[in-house]
Amino acid sequence: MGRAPCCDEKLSLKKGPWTPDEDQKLVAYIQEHGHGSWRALPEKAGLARCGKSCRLRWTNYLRPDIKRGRFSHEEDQMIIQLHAILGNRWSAIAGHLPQRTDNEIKNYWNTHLKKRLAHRGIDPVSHKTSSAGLALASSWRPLVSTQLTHTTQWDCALAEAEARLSKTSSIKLLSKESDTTPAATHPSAYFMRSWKTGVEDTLKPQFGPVKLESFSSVRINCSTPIPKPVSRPSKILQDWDSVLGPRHDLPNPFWQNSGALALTHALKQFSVGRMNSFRVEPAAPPQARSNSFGASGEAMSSSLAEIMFTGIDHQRSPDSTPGFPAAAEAARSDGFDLDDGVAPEDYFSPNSTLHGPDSDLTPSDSGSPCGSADESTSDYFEFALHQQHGFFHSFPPLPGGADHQDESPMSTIPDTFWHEDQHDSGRLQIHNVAPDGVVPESGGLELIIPMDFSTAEFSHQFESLCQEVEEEEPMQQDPAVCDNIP
DNA sequence: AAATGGTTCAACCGCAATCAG
DNA sequence: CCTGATTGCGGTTGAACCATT
Repeated sequence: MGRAPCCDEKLSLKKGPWTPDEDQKLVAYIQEHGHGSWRALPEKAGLARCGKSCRLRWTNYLRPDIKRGRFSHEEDQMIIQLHAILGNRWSAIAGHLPQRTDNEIKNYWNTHLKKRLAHRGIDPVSHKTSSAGLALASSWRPLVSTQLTHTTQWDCALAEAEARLSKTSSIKLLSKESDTTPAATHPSAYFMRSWKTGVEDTLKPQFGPVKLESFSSVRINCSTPIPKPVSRPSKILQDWDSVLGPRHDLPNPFWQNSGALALTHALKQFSVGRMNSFRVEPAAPPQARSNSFGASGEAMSSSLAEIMFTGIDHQRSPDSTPGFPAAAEAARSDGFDLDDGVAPEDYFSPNSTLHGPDSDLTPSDSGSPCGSADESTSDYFEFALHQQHGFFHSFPPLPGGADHQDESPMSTIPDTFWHEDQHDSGRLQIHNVAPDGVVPESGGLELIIPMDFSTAEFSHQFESLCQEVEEEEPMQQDPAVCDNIP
């Protein structure tokens, strides 16, 4: 047995525009009693309206916390950015502009912003930039990024996460069959695509299939032998910087900011070194990191650097780097020397000149796409890696029950290494794998990239999403990406 | 001044998810 | 657990307003 009908259609309820008297009655009633049941409200308030109409009038017009009047420039940009990601999910968009109603935003979009975008040569539906509008858009987009506060960007990232996880739109990423899976729309998928264009396509390592591991990660199985190490990581990184560097030629700002560079380093390590485990985490603010590592805010502690590089430098032969000729040749031509006097930690020092204008550990200018100099932003990345003679290991048990391998020498790292606030952050894991669990001396790499929007880093990808849409079709056709999707 | 066309936006409609009896 | 009310949401409508002819 259900409830009584909401509105008795036999009653002649008024429709159409509300009169000031009706408004006054509604406001007075709600201010005194709250709205309670909308169905019961009209009768109690003396209104010949249906409850639905009352609710709409209140939520869209009479509510006291509604900001009316012209939209600010910041609100304009916010709506445009959110719409690029959320589409016509007006209520979700309105959630990021608390004083605006979804109805108002929807109307504003349809009457103003849509036309403005079209005038700039941007398709208001797909947010693709036409060639005619490219110049206009390029001069406009940076403005968007720099004018949004960091908090806003973070909120945007959350909105994006929400959108990615729920959207079943036409966005097609890594899988022909997974168009509507959350994984296909997860930021890690974007990362992978960026990586493929930023690293893989540039340096031509022979990576194998890419498959979607879960909604929150992407897995790469590298079928080719793991390149043998050629040099100490710091040297290699230095060389590879000159090869890869910040990818200002790529539309995705992800590769142009410090965090991207840090991840690029990660992939360099992954490619060049024969390390078995690798971890990149957006670092906590200096204060927090100081607590967890006992190190200074910007620079990695020497003990951590020791963890990173011990066992690598002294096991490497500079002879072969199949798949990475540029780096190998660079290392050779530079007369690689194990005792070149470059301490590992120096490489990561914000004052180091070893790696050029690398801002890995240095706060960026506020004008950069990666945001402000706020110490809490993602400008800080830290690395930790470990080499164990070419055998498999994964990460030590993480607080909170992440997967682990007891045999991991990483488990010898003090518990304080794993800061409680960090294990939920985006992280990147690389380790050897084998189907039977026995990992060969070479071959079989597994790259798992679980990432979430807890990191401000991904908010910096936000702005690039529109442009990335234009890259989706080529990615979709990439056999290396598509052919091995289950 | 009237007609016409375009714009704005409050309000409505219908659908789907959620909730309550 | 089922049924139907309630709520929330996005799409659409249409009256009011404005600009142009």
